[in-house]
This record gives sequence, C-alpha cells and structure tokens, in this order.
Amino acid sequence: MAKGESKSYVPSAVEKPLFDYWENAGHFKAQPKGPAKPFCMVIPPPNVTGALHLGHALNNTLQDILIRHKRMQGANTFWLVGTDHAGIATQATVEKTIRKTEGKSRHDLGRDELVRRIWDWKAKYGSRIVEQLKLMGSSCDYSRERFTLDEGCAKAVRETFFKLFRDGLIYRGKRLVNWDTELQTAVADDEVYHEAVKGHFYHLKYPIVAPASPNVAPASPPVSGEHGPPARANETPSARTGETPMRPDMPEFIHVATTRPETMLGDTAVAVHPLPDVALDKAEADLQEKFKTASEKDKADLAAQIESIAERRATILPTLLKLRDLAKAGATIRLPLTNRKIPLILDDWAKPELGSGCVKITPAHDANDYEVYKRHPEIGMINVLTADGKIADVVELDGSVNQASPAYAGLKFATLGREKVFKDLEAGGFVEKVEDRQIDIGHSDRSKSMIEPYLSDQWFVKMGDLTAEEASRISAGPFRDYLDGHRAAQKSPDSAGQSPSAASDGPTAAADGPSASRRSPMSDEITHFSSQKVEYSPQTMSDSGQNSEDSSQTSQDSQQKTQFSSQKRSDSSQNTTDSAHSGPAPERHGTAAERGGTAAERRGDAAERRGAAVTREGHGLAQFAIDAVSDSRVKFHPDRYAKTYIDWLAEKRDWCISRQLWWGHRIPVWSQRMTLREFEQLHATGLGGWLNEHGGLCEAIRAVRDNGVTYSWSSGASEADAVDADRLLKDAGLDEPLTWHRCFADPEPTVEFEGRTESIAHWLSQSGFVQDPDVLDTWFSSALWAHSTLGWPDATLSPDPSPDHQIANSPNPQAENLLATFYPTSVLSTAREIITLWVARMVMFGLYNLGKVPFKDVVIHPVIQDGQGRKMSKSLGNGVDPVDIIDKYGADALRFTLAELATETQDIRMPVTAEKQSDGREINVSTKFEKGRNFCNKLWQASMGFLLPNLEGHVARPLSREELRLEDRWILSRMTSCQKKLDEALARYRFSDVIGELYRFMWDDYCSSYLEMTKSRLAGEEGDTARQVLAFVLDRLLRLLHPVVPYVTEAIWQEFGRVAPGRGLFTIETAEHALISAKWPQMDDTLLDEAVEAEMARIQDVIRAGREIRTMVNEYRSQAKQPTIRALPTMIVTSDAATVNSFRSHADFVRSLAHSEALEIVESAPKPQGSLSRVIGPVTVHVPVADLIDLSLVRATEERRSRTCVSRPDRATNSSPTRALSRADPGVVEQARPARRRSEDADRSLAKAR
RNA sequence: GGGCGAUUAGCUCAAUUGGCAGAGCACCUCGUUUACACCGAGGGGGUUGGGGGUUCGAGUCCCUCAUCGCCCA
Repeated sequence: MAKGESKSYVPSAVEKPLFDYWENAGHFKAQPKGPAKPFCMVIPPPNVTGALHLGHALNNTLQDILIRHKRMQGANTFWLVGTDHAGIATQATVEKTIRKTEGKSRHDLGRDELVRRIWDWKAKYGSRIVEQLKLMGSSCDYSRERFTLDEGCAKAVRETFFKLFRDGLIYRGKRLVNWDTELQTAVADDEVYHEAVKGHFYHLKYPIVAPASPNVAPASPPVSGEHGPPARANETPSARTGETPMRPDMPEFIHVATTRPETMLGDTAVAVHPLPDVALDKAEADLQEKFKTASEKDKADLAAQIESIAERRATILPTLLKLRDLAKAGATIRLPLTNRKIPLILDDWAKPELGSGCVKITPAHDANDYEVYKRHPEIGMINVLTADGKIADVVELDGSVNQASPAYAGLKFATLGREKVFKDLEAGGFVEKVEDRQIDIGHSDRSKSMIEPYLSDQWFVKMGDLTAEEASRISAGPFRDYLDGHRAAQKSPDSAGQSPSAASDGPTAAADGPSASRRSPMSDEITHFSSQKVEYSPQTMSDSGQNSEDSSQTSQDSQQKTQFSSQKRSDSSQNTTDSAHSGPAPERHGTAAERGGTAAERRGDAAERRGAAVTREGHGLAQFAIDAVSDSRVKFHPDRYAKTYIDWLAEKRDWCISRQLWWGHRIPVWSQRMTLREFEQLHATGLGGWLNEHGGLCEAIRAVRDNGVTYSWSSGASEADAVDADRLLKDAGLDEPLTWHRCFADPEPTVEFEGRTESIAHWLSQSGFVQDPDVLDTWFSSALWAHSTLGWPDATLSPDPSPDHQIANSPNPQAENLLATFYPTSVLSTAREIITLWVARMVMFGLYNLGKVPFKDVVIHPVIQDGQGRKMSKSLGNGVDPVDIIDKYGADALRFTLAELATETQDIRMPVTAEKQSDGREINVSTKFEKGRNFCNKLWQASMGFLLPNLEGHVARPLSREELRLEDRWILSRMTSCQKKLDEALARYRFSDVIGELYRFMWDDYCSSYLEMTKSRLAGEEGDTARQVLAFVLDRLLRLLHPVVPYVTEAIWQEFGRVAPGRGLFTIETAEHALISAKWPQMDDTLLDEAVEAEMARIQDVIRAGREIRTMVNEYRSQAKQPTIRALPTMIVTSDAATVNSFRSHADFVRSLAHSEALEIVESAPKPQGSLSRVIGPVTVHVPVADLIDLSLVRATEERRSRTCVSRPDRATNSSPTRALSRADPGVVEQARPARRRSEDADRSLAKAR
C-alpha cells in the first residue's frame, strides 16, 4: 500500500480496492458442496426502497464479525443477502411519488400498471441497500442476492399458503382492522401511532321503548347480587317490536356518551351493567385497597374517586337498576335519526362507575364494542363507513337501506359526517351536553391520516391449539408428526401433568370465570418455558423433526386412521361445530396469562362452555414454535428475550395475513359464489369437472357459508370427501348460496383442456372463479426467508445423491441444493422489535415446512437512540447515516464503535450533533466514532510507521524458548490470554467484550508497553529475536482484529506480507496472501505464564513510579517557573535479591520507559537526602531531587495533603474491620490481602521530602 | 393496565457465582525524545437514584419508593 501524503490512516484510500479484491477473488461465495462445516446466516432483509440506518449498520457489523470469524476458522460460510419488498411501505412511497409528479392515484393507473411502476422503482433504487452493505465491508455472498418477491420466494409462499389452506389452518373471517382511509388498506398495529388531540365528549340521550309486557319490569330492584333469568330468554324478537307507553316511574331516555357521534348510525345496542350495584361495590373496594398503599400524592385523587362512587350510589344507581330491569324485560331503544330499534342489553362492558353507566354499542366501528357483539351476536353489526372514509349507505340487518341514510351517505366520516349527525341530533333534542376532552387518536404511519376501525373480510392463519377434528385434517408432514408426538406424550402418565398444554387448556381452567387466582397455573407455565430445562419429553418431536422423510410413510397411515375416526366423532357433535369454528378468534383479549383461562368464556363460545363436545386435543402452530424455544433448540442471546417470544406466542392470536394492497404476493385463492347444486353441476362435466380431476395435489376447495362455517376437504382423500359432502348437504341444503374457494400452489403451469393450453389461473377464471384481490402480509414471505432463499420447496433437506449436489426435479439444471448444506442456519441477528413480527414466524414456518428450526441462535442487539434516549427517526431529524460516518471516519471506525456499543443492554445512547459539510450538506455525526477512528489510526501508525520499516529484510527463523526475554514471554502470555477471552466473548456473542479485549491488548500491551520495550533492543545484537516476536504478535493481532476492522487489517497485511512473509516463533510458516481467508490463530496455552506477568507487573510499577515522580518534579518546577526536565537524572531502586536480579536484566527499557537517565538497582540503600520516594510492595524507588526543585515547596504541599488525608474518613481503617476479617473465609481474606496492602502502601508512600 | 429493561465519574458505558468500583470521551497539568497530537506522561472527579433488609462483606441478592425508556394491551 502506498503511503499517502498524510501519515495518518486514510480509509478512503484502501477500502474500495480491498473490497473489490475480496469479492473478485470469490472469498464471499458459499460452497454448496464444500466439505467444511457449514456456517450460515440470512440477513434480515431490509426494506428495498429504504436506506440503511445506524441500526442496520450495527446489525450488519455484528453479522460480519461472526461470518468473518467463522470464515477464518475454516467454516464453509454463507451469508445470504437480500431485501424485503415491504408491501405497504414501498407501495406508499411509489404512490406518493406518482401522486406528486403525475397527480394520479393508484386507481387511475390500475393494478398492473402500479405494480409495474413499483418494479421499475425497485430496479432503480433496490441496489442502494446492497451498495451500502458493500461500503461497510459486509462479506455477504452477493452472487446469491435474493428478494422476498422473487420467483423462488413466490413459489415458497404459494406452497406454504396452499399447505396451510389444505390443512385447514387458513380461514377467512371478519375482523376489525386499522383502516387507512387514504391508502384504503388495513395497516398493522405497529404501523399505527397514537396522538392525543383536542376533541369533544358528546353526551347523547336515546329514547327508551317500553317492553311489550309491562309486568316483567318490577318496580323495586331485586336483591343485589341475585342473578335474574337470562335476558329475553322467553321472548321472540317480534315480541319486542310491540310498543307500549312508558310507565311513569321508568326513565324516558337512556344516556350515553361518545367522542365519535357519527358512529351512532351504526349502533346496534346499548348496554347496561347486569349488576350495577355489585360493580360499584367492587370498584369502591378496589379503590379502597389502592388507597391503603397509595402515596400521599395519589391519596387525594383516590379519595375523590371513592367519594364520587358513593355519590353515584345515590344519583345514578337507582336509574341503572331500573334500566337493568328494563333490559331484562326486553326494552328497546329507538335510535335517533335512523329510527332503528335496538336492544338494551346486559353486559359488563358498561361501567357503572363511569359516565352515565351506559354505553352505546357500535360493533362495526369499535374494538371493545365488537367484543360485546361477540358475546351478544344477536344484536348484529352495521357498517356505516366506506373504504375511502365516508359515511356509507346504511344497510339495516334485514338488508333494507335505512330511510335516513341518503342524508348522510358520502359525507366524510369524522368531519362533515360528524357535524351533520351532531346537528341533527341536537335539532332532535338528543344531545344533552358537549364537553372538551383530549382524545387518543390512531394515525397511519404511512399516510398520516386518521385510522378508522373498519370491519372487513380478512384471511387468517390459525395459531391456537387445535380441536381433535381440526388436528385430524393436518396432512402428513412435520406438523402432523408434531401433533402425533404431542398426543403420545400427553397420553403417557409421566408427562401428562407437565405438558405445557396442561395449563393452557382453557375451557376447564376457565370454569370459575375471570379471577386473579387463575393466573397462577399460566404464570407457572411461563416460568417453566423460560427455564432451560425440558420438562416434557421432546423425544418424539425431535425424532420426527430429524427424519421426517423416513417417518412420513408410517405417519400417513396413522393419519388416515385418525382422520376417519375423528370424522365420525365430529359427526356426533355436529350441532356444536358451527360455533366452534365461527369467525376468527378475538385478536386481542387480555394478557397471555389471562388468555388461557378466559378466551373461551369471553368469546361466548357456546360449544366450549358446554365442555365435553369440543376438546383442544392437539397443539397448534404457536405451540409448535414455543416448544422450539422452551426446549432450547433455538436459543436467544441475551436469553431474557426468550420470554418476549414465548409470551407473545402464548397468546396464540390468529394472524391476519391479508393486506388490501397491490404490491406483494397475491393470495392464491380463487372464489365463486354458488349453491351446492350449482357447484355440483359445474363440476360434474366440462371444465369444472376437468379442474376437479386435474387439480391434483395443488387443489383445495372450501365452501364458506356467510356465518363463517367452513367445510373443507382436499381432493384425493375420497372417504373424507364423502363425509364432508354429506354434511354439507345435510347442513346447508342444496340451494343455499355458499362461497367456494379454490387454492392452487402453482397456478402458473399450463395445462391442456379441449385442445387449448392455458395456465390453471386462466381455466379458473374461465369457470367463473375470481382471484382474491388481496396480497399477503410482507411478514408471510419474510417468515419463509431462511428456507425459501435456500431453494425450498424445490430443494430438500436430504443431501442430493447426485455428485453435483443439484436438485433433481428443478427446472433450473444449475440449481444447487443449498438447503441440504445450510439449513438450519446458524445464527440470526436482529433487533428486539422484530422478535414477534419475524423471529417467531420464521421458527413457526421453518418447523411447519421442514420440521427443523430455521436457526439455532438468535442474537438480539440493542437499539440505538439519540443522546436524549429517543428513537432515531427521520421526523426527528436525529438519525445518523452510516454512509456519512464511513465518509468521515471510515468503515472500520463505524464498525469498531458500533460493535463496542453492542452490550447486553436494551438501548444504547448516541449523542448526535449536526455538522455542516463543505458541500453545504448538513449531516449528523457523533464523536463516538472517533474512538474507532483513533483505534484504526493507532494500529496503522504502529504497523506502517514503526513495525514494518523495522521488519524490512528480516528473515524469520525458528526460535527456542530460551531465547525469549521476559518482555517477549510477557507479550506472548498477554496475547494468549487476550485471545482466550476474545474467543469466549465471541462464543457468547458479547461483542463489546470482544472489542474491549482487542483494544486493551493492541493499545496498552502491544503498543504502549511491548513496542516501547523492544526499541532499545532493535539496534543491538538481540534485535532479530525482538523483530520476530514483534512480527509474530502483529501477525496474530491482525488476524484477531480482522473480523472487526477488516479494511485496515487487510491493508496492513498486504504490506506486511511483502516485507516479512515468514511468521512464527518455534516453527516458521509463510503468511497467507489474503487476511480475509487466513487461519484463525490456534491458541498455544504454553505461552500463558502467570509468573512472567507478575514479574512484569512489578517492573511496570517501577516504571510508573519513575513517571509519577518525574511529573511531580516538573509540576514543582512549573510552579517555580523553571523549565521542565525531559528525564530524571537517576533512579535508585531497592528490593530483595531476586527482584533486583530481574530488574537488572531489564534496566535498559526500564530506564527509557521511566524517563530516567541513570538507574541504580541495589538490594539495599540508605534513603538519599532530598529525594522523592515510592514504595510498591517489596520495591522502593528513590529519586534525588534536591538539585531539581525547591524542597520547601514540596514540604508545604505534603503537609497540606496529609492534613486532608486525616480529615477524610480513614480508608484503611474502614476497609479492615477485624471482625469482618475474622469471620470471612480465610482464603478470601488471603486473596484480598495484596490489594489491601497495596492501597495501604500507596498511602504510606506519599512522597516525603527529607 | 401487564411485561422487559435502565438509573454507577460532567457524558457514553463496563464490572464473571456477592470479594480491589473501572474504561473511553470531556476536564486540569506537562510534553512535539525520530510510529502515532487521530499522540505520550501524570492528575482531579463516585454516599453506584432514595430508603430499608440479608451477609463477615452488596453496584451485584431481597423488599420498597422515585424517575426514565421500550414492548404489549
């Protein structure tokens, strides 16, 4: 490497050529057939339209450290690189650009055109990520770059979707989603941010219509706590429609309050608490309990609340009791504006301690109200919002359009609509008052518009445990094996009680209703999961996981049997099946701990309440993934994050996988609505029949009735088909319209029908089936990333017998079987916010598709925040661009500093300052990177400025141990212990410790000490020994440093190889050409030498003493305005005979390092007059200073100092309580003694001038 | 509301099963002696957030209070 004008290290001069050198030489490329032990990582794919931020830089630094380390260890390394299509983020970016530049919406362009534009965009900007990775020096295999939307991933996505669909694990259901009215799509919870805005609280009153039979309403309240008969138990809906004038003592109106009056158009009920008096008592008791332990500050507030409840007992409670009775009697409410009659229902969502105690229920527009609906499905749901955020035509439950609807339809929901509704309510006298209030509003991250809860049809993956019937539908494969293995484990008496499923079998545990005590079994379960021990037998599972090929035959047999028998069983419980399957499980309800107990109850799941008919016999997908972590097949680092993972999965919330977008993997389902009669006709002959027959493995059909009941079967299993078809007939009848779904794993292959060759997709549309417009959640394809990128489903886990390791049936003859070599991958490194979104799903789908976990270790790195502990973000402008840092400090400085920050903490702070560039651009930088830059420069200077010039022409020869001097042995010992700690730290993914070890060794031991110690030798006889040790340690140092700072080390290495290619101590080898693929050093434990390190420590003490005294002398001279001296004239060192001998043989470097012109080493010497002294253990150092400084000045200072010493608490006394010493373990005392002595010595050694 | 984490020098952070409270930056003093001022030598700076407890011994374990951050509801 040519030296630039500056002597300093100039990263920009070396980085680019070195990167090209590495890449062109093929060092980054994986060897699918390589014999070495594989080591593989998949990069967490960054958003293709984004740019790398500092978090990415950190993550990629850590991954590159790991992969470079493994590469040097000789592993067959593969770091897979790629990007994520990031559905909504990318589509929104492109749509925004088009809107800005062309003023067009996506609807103007149309689907195909928009998708084409996004591909263009990707082609243009998609390489930016990869370019940035390269700048950082990331040694990914760029020749195998992937994209979550490429053909291989698409195939894996369709295959997985199809399998899930076939297994009955995907269903369609209604759900309240976060609706972005501007982008017209559902957005995920993590794409919604909440903001408190000024709003209003509207108090409304709705007129009550008396129940049909006036006798039912008692005039006096029943005894509190008494459970009345079920509401409207003996009524028909028509009974409620008869209107009766209100009795005079009955309330005329019911009061409700809302922040969103426009939603009232969709109200389908008003709720009152079933036991308002009891609820008030409980609320008060809770507050009293809190009051007891509350801080003074909070007490006043709590007291006020308690008082308010007492007041409510007098004011509101009587009304609530009356309303409760009215509800029981079947009273209805006439909803203003719409004239809709809605029931007054009993539900504990109405809180007697809040507001009016009653609450309006708008199931289609509020998540809580939707939960109420699920408990009272008879109230129905009415949607009043259009996809683009306007008031819809209000369609009543009976299908008619509401007569009031035209007045509102088309008005913007939360603005004009609200105004108009409010005005009309006010005009009708239905408004009681309006208060100002701060309200929390969700906004879309993408469009910044207000989020509306919106009821829509979505696709879901079922995560929860399966009923026996559901489990019976799972076809042969890893998941089948898992379920069978689990069932076997459950039957075994040993494991039954310990099975993780035992506690989560909700229905039985839920028998007592919600209560705190029920949490304990589940809490225990969580603790149990977190522990590393495996409590139940994983034997069956891991067996099945490891040789799924072999066991598939037998398990298929058993599956047939299971399927048949459970089919029969389900026949007998047919009447319960409807509700068991109905709709999605509630997306959110309570904590993980709560869920196990109350899910069934909250869902109002009749079948489960009835108990026996439906049992959750099999585990589900979530449990599949939980088990992999609880039995340590996947380990988290730091391990506390396993809890995050397990807790989240334990909620077993179904996963909504559909997105109303155009950019993404389109859902491979084609649908058509028809009756069973029509369906049979369609498929009896012609195209339909042909499709049925030729759909083969890639076909599944489902009929979904409007209430959500799903029947399904896969073609080929004729017996099961027959049973299902019978049930369908019996249950639905021939003429009920049903929605039929067909799912194809591969709709593209062309097939021939009646002489024409077209794709299956074509034939589907020919027969009237329409493809679902939605695309899949981006995380669905990300979840497959660790195996789709390795070639699944074409590739298989078993090594291909063909010599070329190619995939037998792949259309691409060059396709390599990466999967067999590299799956499971070794490590996944990512941020903690991704644990639930991605890691959990990767584990789940890795297990589902392959039966093996996708990676063994998950490394969670900390989050980088700014100096105030805020997230780095574009909007705050506090983000740091890694490329700016590389420009300013170099890639190695970036890497060094980031890796040092990677402790096991959750967050790391990086104070950021803005800096104007010469080109006028303002960038954010942090001085933290100076440490990395300085480190690289130090290494560069020492190597290029000192070591290599001194090594020029040196020829290595085998040394004998006897030739090594103390300082040689010392640096070799230090080097070995450095590597020992470093290897340990790497194995534990403690990156910060890795850096710490390297930093101290390079800077303090090698440069500051050893290098200085050799200087006096280099000119003399022994120079060559020193040269060789210097070279050897530099060789090792560069190897150890390379994974962290690859550029500067490789640059030095290249020059080093030219100057001194022979390396070694006792044997000589020629250095490898490239450091990137040089061998990771073998540790030689015989180089560790504690005695040598102890001896050197004493020598360094002497050196330090000399330096201290010299500084002190210079300080006194400064005070006296005398010029400072460069070196002490002489130092007198006294000690015991052995130490004296040791010192004498190292006098040369002690003298130069201590800056003393002369050095007298004797066994004993009288303390010279007028000297400054230091006592370090057995060693005393005297420096005569009478000629150098004014001794009276010293005396004055020392007296002052000793006074301070006396006045502050005596440390020595403090640290030596005799009682403590006498009771402590003697060994411990002995260990602590030298340290104590040293500190006492230090006190005693305060320089005394004589 | 639940969970996780944090609180140690002015700043950013370390501190193995409880056993000498450290580093880098910043600050002060001195220094360009030939690898390095992106440097070298030396120094000051701590009631480890507060309060209890366990222990011979607590930054570390337990209880409690306070503040902050993140995740989930």
